[in-house]
Amino acid sequence: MIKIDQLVENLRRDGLRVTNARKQLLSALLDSKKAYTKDEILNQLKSKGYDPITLYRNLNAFDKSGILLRLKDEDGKDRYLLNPERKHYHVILCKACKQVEPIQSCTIDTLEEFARSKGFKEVSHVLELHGLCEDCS
Amino acid sequence: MIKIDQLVENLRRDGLRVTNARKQLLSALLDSKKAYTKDEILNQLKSKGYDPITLYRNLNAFDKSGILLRLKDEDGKDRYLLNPERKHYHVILCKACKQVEPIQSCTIDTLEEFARSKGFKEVSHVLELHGLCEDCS
DNA sequence: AGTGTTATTGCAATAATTTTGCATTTATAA
DNA sequence: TTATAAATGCAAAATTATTGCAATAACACT
Repeated sequence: MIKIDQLVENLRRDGLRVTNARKQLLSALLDSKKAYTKDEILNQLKSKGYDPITLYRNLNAFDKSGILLRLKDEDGKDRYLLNPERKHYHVILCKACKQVEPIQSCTIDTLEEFARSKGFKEVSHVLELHGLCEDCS
Repeated sequence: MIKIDQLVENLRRDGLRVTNARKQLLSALLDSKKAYTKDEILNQLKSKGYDPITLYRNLNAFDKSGILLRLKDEDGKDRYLLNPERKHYHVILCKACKQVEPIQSCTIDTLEEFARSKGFKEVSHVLELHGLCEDCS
């Protein structure tokens, strides 16, 4: 169980200030197994008068520092997910409910099989390596 | 070596009409090892009076049909790449020159190693599985 | 605790991008 | 060759991302 205090500690470690807006954002994402879009998060927070631009900036800041993951949903929308352990970026995303399941390391050939063993259907995947090629480095 | 005729054949197979605009787009992407953004493609084509909206719609149509791949660059921009073989989606993208290197199947643990063996530095990766979870299917 | 420094917020305004509507043109099948 | 349905190209609308800046709040240092 991840506690808000841990996350706040992560902020500090990254030189980010612990503000109300940020604690609210972290709380909104806490304990959820789903990956939310910016709008979904805003809906959850706007009753408290949360400013959309602040959300936009904090999502970017958190993504940059690695506090959260930015998943690319198939519809092109970004979905955000807390990443308290700063683990590698291996997840299964449900196309419908946007629930997320973490993946431990295993072979690519068995990855989709693993997803199916978790009860997932219509499984597909995206793998991208990013780096600097020989000429550019 | 991929020929334009092959690609045109792919269009037909997907029930897409073979128009001038589409042949020009395919030619622009042909024989390139790089993944281009929409704007880069447009720059290449606009001397011929290519319409940006047509480009937008054809990139979407081609992506949907699987004729090309849409890579998510780290800066958030989409980059497009011909995918004539309709292979699975395993590539290495150079952060600087946007050159793309295809990957054959191998274990995840050795993927980054593979990229390095190709001369890539500062290698990172993104792996996402998409599917329908048990509750949703 | 009080204070100076600097990041962050919240508002408005701007910029960039994506998406739609529609008349015209073009590809394709009969 | 003609009917039809899809695609184009233009403009316009809708959405989304980004910036500027004054006010505020967090934090390091007395």
